[in-house]
Amino acid sequence: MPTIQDVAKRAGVAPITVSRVINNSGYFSEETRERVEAAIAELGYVPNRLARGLRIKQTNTLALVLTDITNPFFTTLARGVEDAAGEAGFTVTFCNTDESEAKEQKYLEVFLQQQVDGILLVPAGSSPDSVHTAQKNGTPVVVIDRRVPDVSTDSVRCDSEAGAYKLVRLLQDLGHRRIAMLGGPEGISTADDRLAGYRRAMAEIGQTGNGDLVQSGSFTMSSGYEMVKTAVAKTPRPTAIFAANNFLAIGALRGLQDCGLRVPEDVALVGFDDLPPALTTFPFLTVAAQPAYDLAQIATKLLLARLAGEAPETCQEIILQTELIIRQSSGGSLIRNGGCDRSLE
Amino acid sequence: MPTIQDVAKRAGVAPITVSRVINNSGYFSEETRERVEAAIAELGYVPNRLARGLRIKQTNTLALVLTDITNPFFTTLARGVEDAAGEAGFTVTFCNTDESEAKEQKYLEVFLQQQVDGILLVPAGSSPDSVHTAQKNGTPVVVIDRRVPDVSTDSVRCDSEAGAYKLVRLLQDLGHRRIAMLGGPEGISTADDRLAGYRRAMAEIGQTGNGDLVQSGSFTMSSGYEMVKTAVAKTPRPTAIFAANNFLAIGALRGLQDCGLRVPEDVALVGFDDLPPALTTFPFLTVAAQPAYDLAQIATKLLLARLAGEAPETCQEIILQTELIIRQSSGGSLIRNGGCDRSLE
DNA sequence: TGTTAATATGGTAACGTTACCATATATATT
DNA sequence: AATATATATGGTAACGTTACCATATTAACA
Repeated sequence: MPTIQDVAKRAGVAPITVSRVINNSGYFSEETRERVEAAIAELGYVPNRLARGLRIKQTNTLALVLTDITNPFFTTLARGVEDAAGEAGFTVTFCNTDESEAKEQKYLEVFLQQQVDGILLVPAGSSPDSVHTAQKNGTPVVVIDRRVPDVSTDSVRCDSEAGAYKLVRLLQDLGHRRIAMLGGPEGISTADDRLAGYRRAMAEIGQTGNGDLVQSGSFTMSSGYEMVKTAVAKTPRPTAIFAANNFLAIGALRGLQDCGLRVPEDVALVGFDDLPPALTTFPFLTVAAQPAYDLAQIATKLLLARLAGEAPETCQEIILQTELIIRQSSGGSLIRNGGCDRSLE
Repeated sequence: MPTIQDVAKRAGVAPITVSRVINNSGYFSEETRERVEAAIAELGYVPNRLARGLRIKQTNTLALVLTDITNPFFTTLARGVEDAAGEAGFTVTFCNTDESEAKEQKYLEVFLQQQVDGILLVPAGSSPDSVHTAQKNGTPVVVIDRRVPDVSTDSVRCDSEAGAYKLVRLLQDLGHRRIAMLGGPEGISTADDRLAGYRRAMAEIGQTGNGDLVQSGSFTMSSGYEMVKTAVAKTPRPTAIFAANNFLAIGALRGLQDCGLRVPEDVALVGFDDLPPALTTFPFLTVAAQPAYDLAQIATKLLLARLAGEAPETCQEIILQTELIIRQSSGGSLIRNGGCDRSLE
């Protein structure tokens, strides 16, 4: 492969002059530019970003660490990150941690070795280790979607507590009193916050000890399936179910079907995280929807601003609100757009 | 940040010895390993992969170029690629081309500059330029999902023609004769092949010139929405619709609902590409499903084998079959698992 | 006209690694 | 005892770029 030296020789200039033309920096004449560009084209020269990065200590690369890109919330997030990064001339490297802190640490180490300029992190657990590791390395981190305790870092997320509260209040307004909670993993802030929102709403109707109504599992369809079966086996049966994320909700839906229970006639069901309209044959689930794409764009732009030294000194903590989307699955008379949700994007 | 020199000094050895310990290559004593590892830990040393890559001409990085990661087919693909790559110690950088060959070229250039070891490419168009560019650079490419004419390259995809043929034959077996085709962009092999499969099936029932039944658009929900409206405005109205991908099918579903047409009672509908069970509240669409995850794993392993010099000299062309999944939307008496599709994965 | 500033270009070294060769000791083989 | 081999370690240069400083020419200004 030709190097900048080869181009320089061919164009009859010094390597540094070729560098100037490529990066459009410093001074060079129009004639020199043409000769250099001709040489580049003739040789099929491709600048080596490793060498460049080694020298200038910047790679124009961001790392995106998330738990599972197949979750449409994270898919949309990834798209938002890549769009914002690409626009700024940055490239995105990603990985799936599957909620494993060990995997997270391993990948993080690799990304630091690769000298990524910044990291967008959806933390797998509640340990601040990953953030500390990156910060010790001098690599800026923006934590997305989840809180991490005991670290000062930029972070962008939704208000899960308020979103959960709104959903449960909706169910209560529809007359439900026995509302079961299918929660996510303890220690994950989104799971904890949604549980807190549930508890706050339940406390308001005088149910403070709702122990037998609350379960926690993992953010998976099978977990939702299992938990919902346990939930509806209780006597008296809950009249409504709150699933703490999209996968849990779909698992719950399957579980209820298997038990011969109709939604919402026999049991009402609400979930967290919407499915993108492009994926839903029938919009049906009442949910608290998080603006995943916006969240990603905001987080990425914050990170890029940080890299450019344009962000405020202090850590930014940006919290977006969820949108309550009422469809059929919650039942009752509050149905607004269930089944008629035909937005094309 | 400490370098290998600093570690060497601290451990009282030469840099090259530290390198040996880190990479577990060559000879070194147990005692040396301990001293080096201690020094690494004390200094918080992080090896610089840019320098390493520059020297050994390998980055353990793959590029994944696809059109839109929000399409669940590509989401699953991305997951499969990352799983296979991660297992082999490779990292994945990705981008969305949005079916633009210009974007594709631009990203490809950047990835080559970054010295990625290999490229997994879902080509945005029918131009072989991207593949040629990479090959001229000496970077192996595996083309996924789509054919590219006039290049010899590894490629892994599904048999779109056969899948489309199966779907249309199904509709015919259900008694349909006027079957409208909502196609993808001309020049994209999957779109062309699905159209070809449609035509082959239609020819078999004596309909060779099915001009007014065929439309082509883009692989988007809005395109499906528009095209289906045009399709059902024809007289006599088609009794069945074949949408060439998942987004088109969902757009078509919305369009039919807006026209007051019921699926499948008034119009039957079939699509290409399934939605993952974790995303579908109601499995409803009859589809030809592509094994996206397997496809990705096969493609990535082929690429890694190629990098390791373990792949056969000649270009590999691997073609998987689609699975016909019959649900409610196709109507008729052949319903096998519509609405009762409760697989948990 | 002399001085300053903008323009244009290049030489040398450095970024942090590892390949290659060299050296030295310890062990095994004939 | 002489030779070959395995083990252990290091010196030097190179990977391909750009920062820094230096130099030379031209244009602008007082």
